[in-house]
Amino acid sequence: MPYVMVQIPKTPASSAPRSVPTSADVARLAGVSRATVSYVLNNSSAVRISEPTRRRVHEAARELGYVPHAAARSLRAGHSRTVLMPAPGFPVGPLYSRFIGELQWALGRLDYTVVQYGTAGPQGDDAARAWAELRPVAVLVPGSGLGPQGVEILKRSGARAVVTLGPEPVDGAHALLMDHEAVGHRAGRHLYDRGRRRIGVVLPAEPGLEVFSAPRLEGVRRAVRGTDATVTELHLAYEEHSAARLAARWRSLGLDAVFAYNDEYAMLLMRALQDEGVAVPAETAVIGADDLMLGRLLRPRLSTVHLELPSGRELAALVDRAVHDPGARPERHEVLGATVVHRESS
Amino acid sequence: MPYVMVQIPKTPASSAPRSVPTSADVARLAGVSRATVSYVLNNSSAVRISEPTRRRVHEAARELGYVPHAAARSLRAGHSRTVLMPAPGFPVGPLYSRFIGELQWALGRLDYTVVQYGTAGPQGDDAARAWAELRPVAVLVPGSGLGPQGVEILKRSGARAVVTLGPEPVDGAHALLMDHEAVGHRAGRHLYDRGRRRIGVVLPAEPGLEVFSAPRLEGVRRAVRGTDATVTELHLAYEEHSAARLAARWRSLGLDAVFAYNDEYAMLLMRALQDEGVAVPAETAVIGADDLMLGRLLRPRLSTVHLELPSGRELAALVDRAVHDPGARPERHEVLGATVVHRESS
DNA sequence: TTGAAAGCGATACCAG
DNA sequence: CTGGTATCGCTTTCAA
Repeated sequence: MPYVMVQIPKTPASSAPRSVPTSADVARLAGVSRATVSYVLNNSSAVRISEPTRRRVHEAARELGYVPHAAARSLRAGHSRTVLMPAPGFPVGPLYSRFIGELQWALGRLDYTVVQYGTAGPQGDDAARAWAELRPVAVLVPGSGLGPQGVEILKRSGARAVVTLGPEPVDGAHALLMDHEAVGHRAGRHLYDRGRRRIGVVLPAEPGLEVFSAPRLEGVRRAVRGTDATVTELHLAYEEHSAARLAARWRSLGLDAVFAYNDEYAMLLMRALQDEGVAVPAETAVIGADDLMLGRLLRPRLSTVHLELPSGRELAALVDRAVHDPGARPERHEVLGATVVHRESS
Repeated sequence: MPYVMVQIPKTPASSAPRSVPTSADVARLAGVSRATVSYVLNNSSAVRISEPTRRRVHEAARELGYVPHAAARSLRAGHSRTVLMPAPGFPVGPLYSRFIGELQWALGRLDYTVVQYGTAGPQGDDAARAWAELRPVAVLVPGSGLGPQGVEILKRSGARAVVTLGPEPVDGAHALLMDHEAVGHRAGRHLYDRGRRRIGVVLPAEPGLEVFSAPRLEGVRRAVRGTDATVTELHLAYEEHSAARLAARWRSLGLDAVFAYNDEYAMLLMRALQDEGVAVPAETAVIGADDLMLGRLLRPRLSTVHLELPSGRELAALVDRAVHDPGARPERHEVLGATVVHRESS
């Protein structure tokens, strides 16, 4: 005896938070199959659908507020076009901000979706595993938080390109080398050339900045190696108190120059020195880095090391190339142009 | 005649990118079923697995470098713990940077994954649709790019909480109201109270900042409405040239005070005025906003409007509450504390 | 031109 | 305690 199967809806058809519409719902409403819905909504060129059908499908999709499910899509497709980068864990300057923005835009043009993954708990390889769960097609890692292990994890999880953006290359990954050591070297050299011999180097007390400050210090050291000049580490927190304390013992340090990590710390320190009656540059030369606007506005105008970051377009192109040819040898690019801008403070 | 089917690997088994290991691979290697793998790796308490089996599974997972596939997982589960926020499209200041960082950390503590979605192409409702594809459990939207339509799209796609962070509430979404109008009002009021009557208001020429600058201007207007004071719009790009040009015609403007949008524009303008010989505050009072460090370092010290952003923890708690009770009435919170810090420039 | 059906990878029932 | 198996939403052959 034949039974009539009656479809019992799982959720009350009335109102309330109805469940999320799927392509099956669209198909039902349009009176076509799910396949057809897919063809229509993806503008599939492999198959031709009649105009009336197309309209009915679009209509139905709009009516239901249908939005495709990215997870299902990429699960089926076997890949996504997501480029993942960890979100920076500390306040970043305008330089880096602009760089990220450009990059997102450029990758967007190439039809990638950029996602910054919130850096909360995991560190090192655990972080890499967390990123790998999203199966990004490419991963872009600033700083030096990723080791060869992490790269391996990402690649085994299907990442076709891993690009690091930091002081030194990581095995297996493309590297955009930002040679902060060179920044220090330029600054140190500049001060030495201007006749300074007792050089202080500011190291921010704030955590997370060692990645940059340590190589910058080392660069200054190298610049004066084998000369009679000395290098003194100065720890400075980004607060007026800290700067005032440092300035108070300035004369006892006997320094005639200081590389202040960046323009912001330079501004802080310079102000404290001036308040203490230390003449800049006569008594102590000051140089910063990053070439921020504020350096030009200070009096005396702040000498600085101008940094040239890679353009977003270039990086996007590198990523795209790497994605297309995952087997290629890792590229290695020196991307941090560092040049001294000599103004009045040194 | 019987044929022997030979499994031909799609990729050379030698080295090179072998395909991504799945839980089935782990199961095979450990000699158990996929179900068991799932139980073990998720520490499922609903079922007890023998210790030797657990070890074999873990061992196999480690050996293969297995990383679960987030898309498959959330597809099956029917939900994710992703909190999505659009990445800011323009360089953001340290205030906002720190806020984002805190928020990520706080949401991480609550076991959410925060993802900043790269703002490239789509605008308005299209952007909302793009976000909805990821089926985030919550969406956090700064600025005013989201309308009621967008909120509806997100909710229909399963977002249990939509929170806007901007000047005014949006129907259907929780709102963290940042009343930039009040910032302008405080500044305007302060200048008026100090006896100033011809007040200039700087509007950044840079695009994307109107969201903040327009209400700030309006706030100044309201502060002096019904008095004899006047308000003059001043357009200023963040470059020395632009500031110099403005300063050159300063005296012809006949202003005795200026609210400079924020501390950075204030610094730029103040320097230009001083170079032009305009005495601050005697001839023209200057006030900024954001209470950045640099204001304290300028001479005269810069008066400013101190902004108090919501703490990351509070916002995270709001999100969590909203996720647990999606039906609740949208909350509305005033979160931008604005107080004048009077220093020397006004 | 359209539809039926096979999976993508992981999970959670229900049997054994 | 462990193993089949149906299922999530979508794409894509293959047949009709």
